[in-house]
Amino acid sequence: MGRSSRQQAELNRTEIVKAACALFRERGVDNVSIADVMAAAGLTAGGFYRHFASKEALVNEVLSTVFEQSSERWKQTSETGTAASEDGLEMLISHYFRKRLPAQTCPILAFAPYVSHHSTGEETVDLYGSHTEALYRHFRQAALQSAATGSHPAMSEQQIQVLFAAMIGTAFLAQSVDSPEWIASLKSAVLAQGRCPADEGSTP
Amino acid sequence: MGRSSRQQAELNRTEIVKAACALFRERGVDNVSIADVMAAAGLTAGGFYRHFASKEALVNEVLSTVFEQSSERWKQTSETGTAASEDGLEMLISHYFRKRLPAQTCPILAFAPYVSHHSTGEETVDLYGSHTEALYRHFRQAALQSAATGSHPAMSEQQIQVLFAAMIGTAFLAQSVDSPEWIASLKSAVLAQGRCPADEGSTP
DNA sequence: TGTACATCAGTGAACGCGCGTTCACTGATGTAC
DNA sequence: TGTACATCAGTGAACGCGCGTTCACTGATGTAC
Repeated sequence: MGRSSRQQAELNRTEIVKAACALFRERGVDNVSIADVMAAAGLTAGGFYRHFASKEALVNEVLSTVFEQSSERWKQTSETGTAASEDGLEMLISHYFRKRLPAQTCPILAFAPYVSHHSTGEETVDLYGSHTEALYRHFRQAALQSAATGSHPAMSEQQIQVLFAAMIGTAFLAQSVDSPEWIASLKSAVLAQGRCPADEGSTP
Repeated sequence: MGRSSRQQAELNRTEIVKAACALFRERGVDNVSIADVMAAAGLTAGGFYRHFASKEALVNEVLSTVFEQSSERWKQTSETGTAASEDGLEMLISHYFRKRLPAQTCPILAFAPYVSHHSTGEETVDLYGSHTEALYRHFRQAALQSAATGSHPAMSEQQIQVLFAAMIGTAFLAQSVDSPEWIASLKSAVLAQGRCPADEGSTP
């Protein structure tokens, strides 16, 4: 096989990013090799460096891509809910807790192990942090919108922050703890708290 | 250097576990080699297998050790608080959020990346899960005790679960997101919610 | 207690493996005339 | 439009490295008499 056309090369590059998005979310950056990514894109390892300077460069591009996708998804989920006079925040949370394919793991969770032992100031760390905060702002926006349209009781900034941290924390535990009952119970607690923040809830 | 005495060998074994506890918490299991652990214990790599069958065997022993330590710590922190007519739950949370040496990273966070891509049923996964649930039960116990002694407003099971998930989620984000203001704000929200669950909080 | 021998904790080099990256090469694509 | 040449996307083997693990070896320790 000889040289591909520029058009084909660009398609291939897109395929590489797409494959990497899925694989990185599924297995984590450190458990996916360049050869894995290239094979998933239908190519061989050596050609990788015609498209990216290093694995880290790919990671950075993938980070932006998947966080952008999640951001869009969060926004649409909550806005769709609000538009239909339903609770946008509740929809966001229950959508976040839905059963996902491994390739759809939340990027906040999927990329944390890769990011967390890098030193401050690296581009990857900055990207991860700013995109994670952006997701929080969408969450907050959903909470405020839902309250403003009356489909949801008002929540304080504090309650919004706690609920966001609880949602992430629950999903984090769901990834590592193999106790379906406990996880289900945590999820439903977070959902219920999201539905009715001041409620004392039931004591089963 | 020839053979060590059995007594010395046992001391060495203890040193290996101790070194591994610190290093695994600090850098994560996958970023620490057997040679790293042995060097930190003042030994060389080859001798490792006189003490452990594999790296995984060491991980399992370390898991039990550090979770046992954390468990004890959680219990004491909340019980000490309760005994002094203070809010044991609040003390537990603020102790959890304290500045820590890297070698004291919460095991729930430190071992998650190692555990999360292993298949169900492996001993390591079971250990991690059961110990994590055990820590939750201590948290819950602290909440109930504090309420019973009147130093804390009553909390529903749901609120306890959400607060626990929020505490873990916040610590998780603190590890990866380099935004001190946001993290501090999340921590204080969780702490405030722990102090006074039904409070609407301030909107800064 | 003293001696001869077996044991085995610890050493450090080596093995096999997978990884990120490099490189000489191929041949279709792009370009210049 | 056709031809000659340069370019460069993709290949697949190789490199260097670090890892978990193995192994022949050393010599102090433990044991048997």
